[in-house]
Amino acid sequence: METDNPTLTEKLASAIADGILNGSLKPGVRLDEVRLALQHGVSRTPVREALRQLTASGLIDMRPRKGAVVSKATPEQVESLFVAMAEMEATCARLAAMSMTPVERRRLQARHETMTALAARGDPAAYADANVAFHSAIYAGAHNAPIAEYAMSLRRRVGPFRRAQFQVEGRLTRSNQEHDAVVRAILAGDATAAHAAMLHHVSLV
Amino acid sequence: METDNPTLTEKLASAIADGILNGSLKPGVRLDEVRLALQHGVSRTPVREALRQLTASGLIDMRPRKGAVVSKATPEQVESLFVAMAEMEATCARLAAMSMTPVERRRLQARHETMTALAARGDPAAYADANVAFHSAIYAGAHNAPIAEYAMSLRRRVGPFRRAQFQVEGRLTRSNQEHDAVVRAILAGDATAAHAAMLHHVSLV
DNA sequence: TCATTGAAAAATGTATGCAAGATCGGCGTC
DNA sequence: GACGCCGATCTTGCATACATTTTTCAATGA
Repeated sequence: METDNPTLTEKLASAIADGILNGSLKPGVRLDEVRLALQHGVSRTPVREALRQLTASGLIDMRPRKGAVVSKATPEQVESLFVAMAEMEATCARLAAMSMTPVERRRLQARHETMTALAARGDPAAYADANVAFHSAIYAGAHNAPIAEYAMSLRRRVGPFRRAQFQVEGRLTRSNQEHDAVVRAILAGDATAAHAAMLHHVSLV
Repeated sequence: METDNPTLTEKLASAIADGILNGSLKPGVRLDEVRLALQHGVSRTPVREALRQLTASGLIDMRPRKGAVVSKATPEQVESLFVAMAEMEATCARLAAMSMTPVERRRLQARHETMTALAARGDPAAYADANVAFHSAIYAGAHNAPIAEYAMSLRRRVGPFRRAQFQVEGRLTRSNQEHDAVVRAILAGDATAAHAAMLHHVSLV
């Protein structure tokens, strides 16, 4: 009857993850099981399972008998996260340069050209959206599920610690120039250059 | 009274993970909740939580209402795992070349020299143990917790699909030679060379 | 013989109850 | 006034019970 194929646990995991990512659940906030249960109108069981799942993904810290809190990182840990993301993005670019299909390469180039137009027009919102898609396309182009997934999960995890970045004047144009270097290296199949260009691009953030 | 600081759920997760890693639970095997519960003398609740946790770590696949199975990978997926591990190891080597402390570098060199002796003596068992420690030292030397943890988790995940590899005649010596290249690059602080050497070393497996 | 169907059996999903730690406030002591 | 001790309360960990779904399997009919 019901079309609730997704399990309660999974819906909860998504809901809580969304809350963390959109900032309504800030790092360090305590995640009380009964509160979450009442709030979502379910029992504690699916809440607990969702929390366990999120724990393994790094979004949440759970300590035995001490409850769960939204992962709160020291500045050093945040720095590590950003470094890790940069390395993963660079690795994806490296792999993409080696294994993207001709179709994927053409699409990447098209995407890039669209973004060049957006940058010229000065549309930060549209550029930000396109930017996510651009990087996702490179993850996919790596043709390696574990690495692509990990890169994506890192990107999500750094979200809460990220400030608005395309606001800075001139950032759009510079970002686009860096993309240009990445795209050229990937299209040329130059793995080393793609790695370096992406690392440079992402390390600035 | 009990000194069971580790929670039942955690002990179960460890036990099941061990079962998978040491081969007694083969890829594709179904993980029946009540069976596991009876087997360990607990109720289904902690079993379910342990399974969820393992799911997020990739060791297990759970599909809603269809139960959990030990992750079974197609040859392509196994290939992806090995590629991913190689890339992560190479990244760790790169970072290690840049950020290892002098003490860590000295220890790495000492470790390597010990292994050279083991290889010369032809002691595969001892070499294999030392090998794990060697790679772990490089993970740690990357000074980046997320990447080190992911590298380690990948190493564990490929375990079930790995054959005994130090049995092949001459593999010990060659492995040690490759290590030598890695160590030299790291000690010299040559990030690019360390990346390349490690990638070459791990890609052969 | 084989496909179909439908009820029984089994497995997963969710809720509730109970026990053991952890947290917090009050109290006494120094 | 500060510190430490002790019990009430709250929270988590686990078990059990119930609900819903999936699977099994045998009976039935073509």
